[in-house]
Amino acid sequence: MEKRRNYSRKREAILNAVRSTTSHPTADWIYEKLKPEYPDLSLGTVYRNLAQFKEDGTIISIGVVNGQERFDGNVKPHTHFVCSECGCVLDVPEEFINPDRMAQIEKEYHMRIDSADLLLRGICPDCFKKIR
Amino acid sequence: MEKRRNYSRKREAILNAVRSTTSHPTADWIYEKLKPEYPDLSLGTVYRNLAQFKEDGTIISIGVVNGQERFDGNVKPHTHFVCSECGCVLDVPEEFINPDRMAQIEKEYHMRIDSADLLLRGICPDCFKKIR
DNA sequence: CTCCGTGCAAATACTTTGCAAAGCG
DNA sequence: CGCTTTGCAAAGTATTTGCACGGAG
Repeated sequence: MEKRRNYSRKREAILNAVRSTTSHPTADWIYEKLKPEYPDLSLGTVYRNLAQFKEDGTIISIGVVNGQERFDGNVKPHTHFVCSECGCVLDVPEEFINPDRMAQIEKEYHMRIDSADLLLRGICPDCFKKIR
Repeated sequence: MEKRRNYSRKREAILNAVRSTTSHPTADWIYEKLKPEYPDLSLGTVYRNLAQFKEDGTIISIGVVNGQERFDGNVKPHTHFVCSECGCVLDVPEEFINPDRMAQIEKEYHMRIDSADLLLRGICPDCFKKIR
């Protein structure tokens, strides 16, 4: 049932690009970043490969921020913070969710929980400094 | 600095529509629901008013699910669950976040946290039953 | 040789916006 | 009357897709 997958230099570059940053990039950010080295890269390819990686679980999607989907090469569960001032997305290396509690919920509601993402919103340290 | 706001029957209807359901509706859902009673309602108006309510804090946005933004008239912090099978959005009336812990983080990182939303993903009770 | 991967451009799918007319206070 | 709200349609934006060709196995 699995689809055969050939090697592709561009696909590799896209994955590396996502993994090389903690900025939680958008598809376009990756496209722009790789464009110099791969002048014939197309945005469609970036989208197609990101979708594939997401499906494979190689990367995750943080969700849509200001109309653009943001990705993360760090698959380990962690909390994200979105600044309502500058729109940046930061990692918060804190564990909030209790796995036991989650298992309890699954049983109680007769459902399956695959992931639990905590999203914080507010003013990031940089903007916080500037404002006051 | 506050903007004057006139009364509008349609605005009221839109707010009631969001509040009348726990389905976490999309803009289009609201539009379709009100269309029979307000035949000259326009989708633009729905979008404009939802944006306004969101800004006022009268409603909240759950985020974008499958390309569409979903709203919630229940402003009280609570957890949401998105089914990856049918795309439905459910409420999970559980409190996971510890406010003290949150305050601690704010101080530690020198930032301001305005909201903390937990989003679960998995298979909802209905789909869970059907699948097995 | 047989599929997979890609560029390119066209097509989608939501959402936003400009403008003139209608409505509230 | 002055400012707000709205319908309508056009514009915008991010993302997806069809197709023909180059590339990996």
